[in-house]
Amino acid sequence: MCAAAIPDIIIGRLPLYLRALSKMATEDKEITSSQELGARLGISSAQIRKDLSQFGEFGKQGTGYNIVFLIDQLRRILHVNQIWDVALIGAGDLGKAIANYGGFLNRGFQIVAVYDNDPHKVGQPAGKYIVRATRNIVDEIITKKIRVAMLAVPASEAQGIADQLVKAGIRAILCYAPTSLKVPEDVRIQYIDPVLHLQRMTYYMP
Amino acid sequence: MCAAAIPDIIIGRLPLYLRALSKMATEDKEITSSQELGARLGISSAQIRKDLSQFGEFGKQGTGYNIVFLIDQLRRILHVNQIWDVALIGAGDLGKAIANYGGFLNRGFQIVAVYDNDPHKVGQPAGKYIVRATRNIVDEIITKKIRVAMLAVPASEAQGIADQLVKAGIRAILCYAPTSLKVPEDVRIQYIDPVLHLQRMTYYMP
DNA sequence: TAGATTGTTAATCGATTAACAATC
DNA sequence: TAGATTGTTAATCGATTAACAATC
Repeated sequence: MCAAAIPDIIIGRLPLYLRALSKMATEDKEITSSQELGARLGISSAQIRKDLSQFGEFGKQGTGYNIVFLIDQLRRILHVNQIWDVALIGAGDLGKAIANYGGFLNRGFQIVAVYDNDPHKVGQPAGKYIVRATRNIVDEIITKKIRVAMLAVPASEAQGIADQLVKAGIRAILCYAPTSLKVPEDVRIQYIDPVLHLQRMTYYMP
Repeated sequence: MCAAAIPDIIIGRLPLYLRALSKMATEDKEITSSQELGARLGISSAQIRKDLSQFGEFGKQGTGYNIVFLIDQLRRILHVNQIWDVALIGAGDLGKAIANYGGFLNRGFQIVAVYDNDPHKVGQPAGKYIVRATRNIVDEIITKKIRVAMLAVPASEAQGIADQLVKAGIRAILCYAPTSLKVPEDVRIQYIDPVLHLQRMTYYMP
């Protein structure tokens, strides 16, 4: 006997709630309501209450939600009440920008190694990291017990690297390459392709 | 009397189809089927046929879809059978990476101006562009008739810039800042926040 | 108490899938 | 013709919303 799995579409909204609540916390707000949170995000208050109620009773009738408490709960639910080590593959312009980005740590992630297969880049700095040779990536990821990876390599190389990541025990891949990858179904994958978003918007523009 | 609007969730898949078909074209394939396309994307063949049938009858029974023809149709539907001028705001690491990215042009977009409000950056190169002062952005976007913008500035500045973009007649904003923005409902907005994707995956990881 | 907001139920709404006639 | 695949219908499935009792 096991509880029904929570729909992934709900899971997808929780990080959004967490982000908005974290911003409220920086504004020194203590309490919020499903209505206020929904207004900020463009989501109905009913949906927010329904989503949160999947995981517990976090609010108080007549009052709303304590922001710090709800942040703690969401971080726990999303498993970002810890810092995940992340491998970054690709030290081109985008890879370097990612390596330099300061917004990962306080949201649960830290890059611990940067890889590239270009001999001109290996050994050179990328942000505060020294670029390592992709050749050794499987062994190194296994040794370091890294389970999350970001892939910022050309589309033509992405599948080959992804195969190695899977072999190395990576369980979650964030792919910046504009291509669809095949990974085992027990490995999570998410994609970022800015052009998909742009094209989705130009459809509506005459 | 007007035809029912096509659901946005369908519009969101069309760029994905276009991307996969374009890849097939580079592989010198001429024909594909809803089944093959679906297998590549992890989408059911029924859904692909249903989605496409919203816009016309693009396939042949017994045969499938001509790839080049279907690419043409999708480009027409998504309005990327033209090149859209894009303004990029933010010339930090990420902005520079975006400015240098070579993958926009053959998918319907070209950056025509890069802005930053840091005096140390204004006048300096970002890729093949010279960074311009954000101070003048409204007039310049109006003059250049730009209607699409990418926003790669810190979250704290994003809303202020977005307000100016709206004033300048921008109709579509791709926001890389990790924050939710308020824009009029006739302005399209899409977000890219890598941490949202990472947190969505760690939920499933013990 | 009066006012406000939650958590939850039931109803509505919309999206996906299965199946198959049409037809290449 | 035989085999294959589309376009479409109807059925299923799942997500969202409206509404309200509970209660702070």
